[in-house]
Amino acid sequence: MPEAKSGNAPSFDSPPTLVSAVVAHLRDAILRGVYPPGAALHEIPLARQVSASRTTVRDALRTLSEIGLVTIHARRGAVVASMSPQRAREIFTLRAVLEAFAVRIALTEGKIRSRELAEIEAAFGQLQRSMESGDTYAMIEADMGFHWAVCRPCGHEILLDQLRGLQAQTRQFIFFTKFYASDAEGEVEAHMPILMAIRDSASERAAAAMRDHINSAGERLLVSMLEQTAEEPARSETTKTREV
Amino acid sequence: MPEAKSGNAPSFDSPPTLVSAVVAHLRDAILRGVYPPGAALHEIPLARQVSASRTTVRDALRTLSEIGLVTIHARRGAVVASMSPQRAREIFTLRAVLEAFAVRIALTEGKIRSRELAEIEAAFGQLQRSMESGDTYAMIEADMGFHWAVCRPCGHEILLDQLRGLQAQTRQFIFFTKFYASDAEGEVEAHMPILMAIRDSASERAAAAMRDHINSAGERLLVSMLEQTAEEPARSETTKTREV
DNA sequence: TTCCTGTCTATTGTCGACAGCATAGAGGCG
DNA sequence: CGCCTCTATGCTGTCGACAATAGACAGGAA
Repeated sequence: MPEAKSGNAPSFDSPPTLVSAVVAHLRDAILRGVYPPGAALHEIPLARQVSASRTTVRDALRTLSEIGLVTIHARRGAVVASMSPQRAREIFTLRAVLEAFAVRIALTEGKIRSRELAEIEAAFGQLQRSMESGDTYAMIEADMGFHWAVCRPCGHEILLDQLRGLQAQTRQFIFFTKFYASDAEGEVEAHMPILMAIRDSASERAAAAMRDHINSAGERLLVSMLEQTAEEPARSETTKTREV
Repeated sequence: MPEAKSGNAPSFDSPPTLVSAVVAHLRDAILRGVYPPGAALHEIPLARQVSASRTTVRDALRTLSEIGLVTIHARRGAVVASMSPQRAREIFTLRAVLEAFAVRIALTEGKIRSRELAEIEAAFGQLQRSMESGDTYAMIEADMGFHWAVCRPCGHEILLDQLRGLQAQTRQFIFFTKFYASDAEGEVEAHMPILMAIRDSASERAAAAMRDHINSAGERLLVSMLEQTAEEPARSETTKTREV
C-alpha cells in the first residue's frame, strides 16, 4: 500500500525497469509461498518463466539477496532463504532495536505531525479490518503497513532501507509459520500500546512499547516454529528442499 | 585486516570470483580517494581499467551500492556516494545504535571469551601504534578493526552484514574530512571506556560507552565537515562533481 | 538575448553465447 | 558389499553486442 507500484531498492524514484518488475514478481511469489524456503532458484528456468533474459533474472536475484529473501552461494546458485530459528531470532531482535530507534527519533524530532499521525491511525484501522477478514496475506500486509507508517516518518533513509529488507523477511516467516492462526485479535491489541504512546508523543514509551512488541512477537514465532518442526519431521522432497 | 582476502557480501565463504576482486579493487580505490565523492563511475571506462567485462563491473557497482559506497540512479549511471551532512548523521546515529546492541549481546550471551578478548586487546594495541604512525589510512583501518573485533563476537550475522557497510561508509567520511588530523591520541583514549567495560564484562556500561563514543565522533565529524565546506566554497570541476 | 525544440551522441538496459566448475551417476577396486 | 574414481551433465561466471534512453548541443522563435 505505501509504495506506488513496485518499491525497489536503488534510490527513491528510479524509473521502472525490467529488473525491478522481475524483482517485484519474484518477491511476491516467494512471500506467497510459490517458492518455499530452501527452494532452488535456477536462473534459466526462471528466465523462461518470466520471459526475460538470464542477466535480468540474475540481477533480480541479487537484489532479492540484498533484501534477504534469497541466499546466493557463489558458483552454486540461489535458493530461497531457509527458515532457521537463528535467522528468525536475528530478524526480530534487530527489528526490535531498529524500529524502537525509528519511533524514538520520529517523535523526539517532531516528525510525526497531523498528516503522519493520520496515516498511522489509518494503518491501524486497516490492521483491525484485515484481522477480521481472515486473509493471511492481507493481515501480514496490514501488520507491516502499520510498522511502516510508524517508522517512515523518522526520515532516516539508511535505517528505512534496512527495515524494508527486514520487514520482507518477517513477512516470509509469518506466512510460513501461520503466525496469526491462533490469535488474530490478540495481534491487534499488541499494537495498541505503540499507538497510544505515539498519540501522547511519548517517545521513550513508544520506543519501549515497540521494542517489547517485536521481541515478544519474535519469541512467540519461535515457539510456533519449534512446534511446527516437531510435528512435521519429514520434509517434502517435491522441490528439492536443501538446508545450508 | 579481519577478512582473509576480499570480504564480500553474499554469504560467508564464497569462492573467489572476478566480481569480488573488482569489488575489492573499487572499494579500495574509493576509500583511498582515487574516486572522490560524487565522481561518476561509467561502466565502460571502468571495465577497460580493470580488464573485465562491463557485466562484471556492473555487478561490482551493484555490490558497492549495497554497501553504500556507490549510488545508482536507474538509466543514469553510478556515482561515488556524496558526502552530505545528512548521510553522515545517519551513518553515525545508526552505528551508535547497532554497535551498542552488538556489544551488549556479545557480553550478555558470553560470546567474548579469552580468545575474543585477546583479539580486542590486539586491535586496541594496533590502534595505538597506528595513531603514532600518522598514516591516515592505517589509522582508519585500525579504528574500524577495533570496532569490528568488538562487534563480531556477537554472532548476529544480519547485524554484522549491515555493520560492514556502515563501517565502509564511515571510512570514506573519515578519510575525506581528515578527521584524525587534529587530535590523534584523543581518538585512542576515546576507545578506552569501551575496552575497560568489556574487560569487566559490564554489558550495559559497554553498550553505553560504545553509543556515546560513536555519537560524539559523529558530532565532531559533522563539525569538521561544516568547517571544511565553509573554507572551501567552490568545488573543483575536474571530475564533474555533482550533488543529488 | 533567452527560452524552447529537435537532433545527436554517449551510456545504460537487456540479450544470448561460450567456457569452467560443481554435482550426480556409473563403473572399478578393496 | 561398500567406497573411491572417473565421466557426464547442468548450472553459473563472464563476455561482447544490440537497442533504447537520457543528457548535450545547436538552431530557431519570441
